[in-house]
Amino acid sequence: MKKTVESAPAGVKEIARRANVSIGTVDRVLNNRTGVAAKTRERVLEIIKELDYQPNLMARRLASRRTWKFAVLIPSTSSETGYWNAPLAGIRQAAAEIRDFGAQVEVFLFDQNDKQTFTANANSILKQQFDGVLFAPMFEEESLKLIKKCNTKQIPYVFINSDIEGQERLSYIGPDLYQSGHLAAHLVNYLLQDQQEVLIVNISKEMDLHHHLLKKEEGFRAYFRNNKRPVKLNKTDIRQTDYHSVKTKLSKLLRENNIDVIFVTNSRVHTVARFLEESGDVNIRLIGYDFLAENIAFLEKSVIDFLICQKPQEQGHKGVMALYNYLVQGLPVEDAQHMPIDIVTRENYRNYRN
Amino acid sequence: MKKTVESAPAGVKEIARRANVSIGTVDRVLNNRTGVAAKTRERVLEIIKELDYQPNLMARRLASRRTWKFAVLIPSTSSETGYWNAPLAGIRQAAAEIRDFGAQVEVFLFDQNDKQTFTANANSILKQQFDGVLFAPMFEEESLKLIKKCNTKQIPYVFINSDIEGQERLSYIGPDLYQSGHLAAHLVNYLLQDQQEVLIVNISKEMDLHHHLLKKEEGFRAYFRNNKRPVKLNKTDIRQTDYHSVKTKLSKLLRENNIDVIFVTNSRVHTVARFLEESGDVNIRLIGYDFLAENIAFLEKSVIDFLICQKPQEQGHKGVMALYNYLVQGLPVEDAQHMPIDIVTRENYRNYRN
DNA sequence: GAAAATTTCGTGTACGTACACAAAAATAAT
DNA sequence: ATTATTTTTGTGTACGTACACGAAATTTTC
Repeated sequence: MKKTVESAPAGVKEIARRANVSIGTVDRVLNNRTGVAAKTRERVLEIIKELDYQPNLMARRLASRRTWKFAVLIPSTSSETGYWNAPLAGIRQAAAEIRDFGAQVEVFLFDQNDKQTFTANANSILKQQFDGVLFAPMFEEESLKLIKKCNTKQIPYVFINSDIEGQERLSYIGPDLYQSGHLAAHLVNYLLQDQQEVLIVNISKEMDLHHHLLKKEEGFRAYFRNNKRPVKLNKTDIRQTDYHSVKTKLSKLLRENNIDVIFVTNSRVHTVARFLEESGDVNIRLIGYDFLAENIAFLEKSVIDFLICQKPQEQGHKGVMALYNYLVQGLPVEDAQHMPIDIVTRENYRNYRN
Repeated sequence: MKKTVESAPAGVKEIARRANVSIGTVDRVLNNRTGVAAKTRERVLEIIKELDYQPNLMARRLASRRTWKFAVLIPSTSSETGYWNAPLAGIRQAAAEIRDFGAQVEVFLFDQNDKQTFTANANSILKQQFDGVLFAPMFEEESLKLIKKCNTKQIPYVFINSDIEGQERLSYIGPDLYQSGHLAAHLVNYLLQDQQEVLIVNISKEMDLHHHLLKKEEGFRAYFRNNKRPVKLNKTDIRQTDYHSVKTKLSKLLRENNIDVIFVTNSRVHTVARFLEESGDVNIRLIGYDFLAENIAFLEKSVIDFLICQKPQEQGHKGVMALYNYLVQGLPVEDAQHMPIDIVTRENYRNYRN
C-alpha cells in the first residue's frame, strides 16, 4: 500500500494538455478572467481539482509585475513604555519576509499622548495609494474617521492591539483582555490563602487607555464573583505614573489595609515591584503584564511572581501577514485572532519568545 | 534628506551592461564558476558590490532544477498516546511551505515499542539519497549507528524531542526537560502550604523513555533542594499503564500517605485525573504534561490544575526548517533550540496553540 | 446566407536566473 | 606564420506563469 511516487507537480501545461485547450485558456480559468465558454471552464476546473493543482508562487510572482503597499499606523515608543517596540519588530520581520513577493510596508508612528498626530498620519496615509492598512485604533473618534474613509476607498484595514466593535475590519489581532484578567485572577486565587486581600492597581495617565485596563479588571473581578470562597478586592487608580507618586499612594494604602496580593493591570508593574523591594514587603505576591526588561529584572529576583504576556511581536507579524494573505495570496483571513495568554515566571522566561 | 526612490532592483542584465560583458559572464562570477579572466572578474565583482546586488530568489529557484529530499524519522502515533501527532502536523506544515522551493519531505514512522522498526527505517533512509535527516534519537544505541553512517555519508541530521550529547548534529530542537521540571516545582511551591506533601508519579512502560522522565524529575527535585521551606517528596513508578493498575497503586498510596499535590511527569496525567475524579479526592492539586484532548477535558473540570506544554507542533516545524535553512538557504542554524515552556490552565487553554 | 459583431481560444513574449553550447579571443605548438 | 589547443566570452533556451494580441469559432444582424 504505497502511494505512487509524486512526480514534478503538474502545472498549467499539463492541465492544458489534459483538457485539450491551450495554456492561455487554463490561465483564464485559474484567474477567473472572462472569455471562456462555460462548458470549457467546467472541464478545466474539473481537471484542476483532480490534479490538486497548486500554482507555483515563484513563477507567479516573477511573471506578475504587480506590487502592493501597506501602511502601518501604531504608537511610537514613548519614553514611558517600550511596549510598542515589540509589535514593530514583528512588523519589520514580516515586511522582510514578504518583500520578495512584491509587498512593501511603510510605517507611520503617532504619539499616544497626542491625538492630533494620529489624525495627521492617517490623512497622510489616505493621500497616498495604499492597498491595505494596519493600525491601532486607540482613539475611538479619530479611528472612526479613518475607518470611514477606508471604507469608501475600498481599502481593507486590520486592527492591532485593540478592537472597535461593529466595524468591517478585515481582522483584529490582539490580546484577549477580559480573558487575561480572568487568568490573572485564577493565578491570584492559587496564591491566596483564606481571608487574605487583593489590591488591583491601575497606573495610567491617559483616560483613553483606561478602557484597555478596565476590560482586564472586569475579567479579573468576574472570576472572583463565581469563586467559591469570598475574596476582598481593593482597588486604586494612580494617574501620576512617576515613581514618587506611585510610592506615596501605595505606602498609604498598604499601611491602612492588609494586602497580600497585588494585581497591576499593565506593564507598569515594575514600578510597584521597585516599591515593594525598597519597602521590604517581600511577602506580598505581585502579578502584572508584559515581557519588558524592567519587569523581567524583578521576575528574576522573585519580586514579581507572574507576568502575563500576549506575544506583542507576533501581533505585529500577524497583522502584516493578514493583509498579505488576503490581498496578495487571496487567502481567507480569520475575523479575530486572539493571542495566546502566556504565563511567564522566573523559571521559564529564558525560553520565552515575545 | 530623502533616499532616492528605489527603482526596480538591478539584476544581472544591469550588471552586464555596466561591466561591458554578457550576462553569461556575470553569472559565472556570481556563482563563482571557472572560466573568467581575473581582470574581468574583478571588474564585475566591483559593480556587483557597488549596486549591492541581491539575487532574485524567485527567478533563481525557478531556473534551478535542483531539488532536495529530507527524511524524517519519528515514532508513529501509538494507541497509547497521541503525542506525536503534533510534531507530525508541524512537519507536514513545514513541508508544504518549502515545497515550492524545491524541498521535499518524506516521513518514516517507527514503533516506540520496537527498536527493530527504528533500525529498519533508518537503513531504508540510508539506502536512498537524502540531503538531510530529521529524527528522534530515542534509542541511543540504534541512533548512534545511524549517526555514524550519516557522518561518513556527509548527510546533516537534526535531532528532535531528545538529544544525544557530543554528536555533530546540525541542531537539536526540543523541550528543555530539566527546566520544565523546575517550572513544575515552582508552580507546586505556590500550591503548597506548609507541612504539605508532594507525590511524583512516573507512568511509563518503556525503560528507554524513562530517561526523559528522569530529567524532568531531576529538575523538579533540584528546585526543592534550594527551597527555603522543607517539602516532603514522595515518589512512585507505575509500569502498568492501564487505568486499573494506576488506580490500584494510587489508592494504596493515598491511603497510606497524606498527599496534597501530585506531579505527573508525562502526558498520562489524565489517568491520574480520572482516578482522582472517581475517588472524589477533589482537594488534591494535580499538575502534568501536554496539550492532549484527554488532559484538556480534566483541565476544564479543574481536576488538573496546570499542564506544561512545549509546543510539539512547532518542534516539528522547526526541525524541518532547520534543514531547509541550512541546506537550501545556506543560512546559519542554531546549535540547540529549546522550546518555550508554556503553562496551560483552565483560563488560557482556549487560546493556546500547540 | 453573407457580413459584422462578439465570444472564445491559441500564440508569443516577458519576468530574472541557470546552464549548455557555440563563438571569439588568447595562448601554445609546430 | 599557421594550426592546434586552451581560455574566455556571448547567445539561446528553459523554468512556470501573466498578459497582450491576434486568429478562429460562434453568434448576431441585415
